[in-house]
Amino acid sequence: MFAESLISHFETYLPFEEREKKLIRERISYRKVKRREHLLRTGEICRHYTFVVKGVLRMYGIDRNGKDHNILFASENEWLSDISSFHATQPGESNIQDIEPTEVIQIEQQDLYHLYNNIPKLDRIFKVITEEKYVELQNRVFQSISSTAQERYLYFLSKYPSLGSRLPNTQIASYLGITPEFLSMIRKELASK
Amino acid sequence: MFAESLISHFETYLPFEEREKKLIRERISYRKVKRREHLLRTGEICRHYTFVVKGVLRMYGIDRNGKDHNILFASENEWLSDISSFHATQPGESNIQDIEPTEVIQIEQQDLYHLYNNIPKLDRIFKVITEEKYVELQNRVFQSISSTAQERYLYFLSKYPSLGSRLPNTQIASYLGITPEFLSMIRKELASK
DNA sequence: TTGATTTCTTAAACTAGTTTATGGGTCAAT
DNA sequence: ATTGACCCATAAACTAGTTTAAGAAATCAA
Repeated sequence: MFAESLISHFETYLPFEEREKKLIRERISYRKVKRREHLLRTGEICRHYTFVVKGVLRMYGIDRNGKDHNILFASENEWLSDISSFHATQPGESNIQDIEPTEVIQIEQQDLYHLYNNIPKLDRIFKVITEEKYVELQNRVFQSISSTAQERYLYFLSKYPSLGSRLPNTQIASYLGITPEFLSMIRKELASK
Repeated sequence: MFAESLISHFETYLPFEEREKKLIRERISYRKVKRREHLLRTGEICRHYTFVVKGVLRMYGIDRNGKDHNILFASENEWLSDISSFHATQPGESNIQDIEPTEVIQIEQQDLYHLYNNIPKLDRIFKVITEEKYVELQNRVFQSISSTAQERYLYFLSKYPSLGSRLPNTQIASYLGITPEFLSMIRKELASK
């Protein structure tokens, strides 16, 4: 059953009792997402915490010129949400879009809060998950202020080797904060070595 | 007593009982930090979660050319730690240095874990704090891939108005990922408007 | 399996940001 | 008062990354 991939994800952090697993199964939903389908758009309230069972999603923002910029990718066993919109129940700026055909598990706000209140260890697990994600982002910020585009690209490849081949280069360029043309130059230069 | 600034910080999230406050007071320590003093250097294990009572600290990384780059500033009522080094009890890359004369409260790893186990709501509070910090960082990542240096500077000023005047421009330039010279040009251009 | 759309590449002209160097101002410590 | 360390500004030469445009290659829908 689909819920098991989520539960085994949780159990990489702490063991769960059957009673707790049952509570979780009651509060989550499963969804298939088509290529290029949006789960969230600018101005909408983010109603879910989304867990990727299979596939890849991207979260992106849109600048004042209408261009979009990839903030992050989420693939297998990763969580994704516009956290501030989700908790505030207020419209947010973020967009979430499918890249490959994807399967996700979603939890709505009230259900997640219910789970937090009935399974205290979930507070700890999400604390740890968020800390892990925070560290990743902090490394990325450090890179963005200290490294060239080529170094950022190599770091991306080393950190997410599978994404390097799964994603179109335009998506990677957007994530790195450079143009697809410049990424093309970088790749050419790296290939010639 | 110094502990009260920390406890009232926690109570902006959830109320605490006297028993819990007592547990907290027993597990924290107070420290005055001199201007330019280091709390952490590259290669050391980060032994504390640090809470700023008064003053400003910076966390920075050092690139392969030996230049340092400010990852973040922490001022009054903010937490600061090399999270991955702290939890793994392993040497990390980060440096933490004082900018102004500063007063901090610190918690060691074993004490923090003891508090987490005896005051479950602390798991929730640190989950929320980390989510808030995560959102801030995510906004900064979006800015770094979508905005010019001038826009990033204006955003920094709007977000941290007091830091704009408290910090030397060299520190701000390092945070923005530009040279002090270029920041100087930006400021000149903004002043002429 | 063909036409249509998306993706990737190349190259030239351009712009944002860096580097290096030089000089002036401020502040704390003699 | 004077030194030295630090901070800020200016300017010229330079480098990293963008823009525009055009064509080739890959992928997708019908």
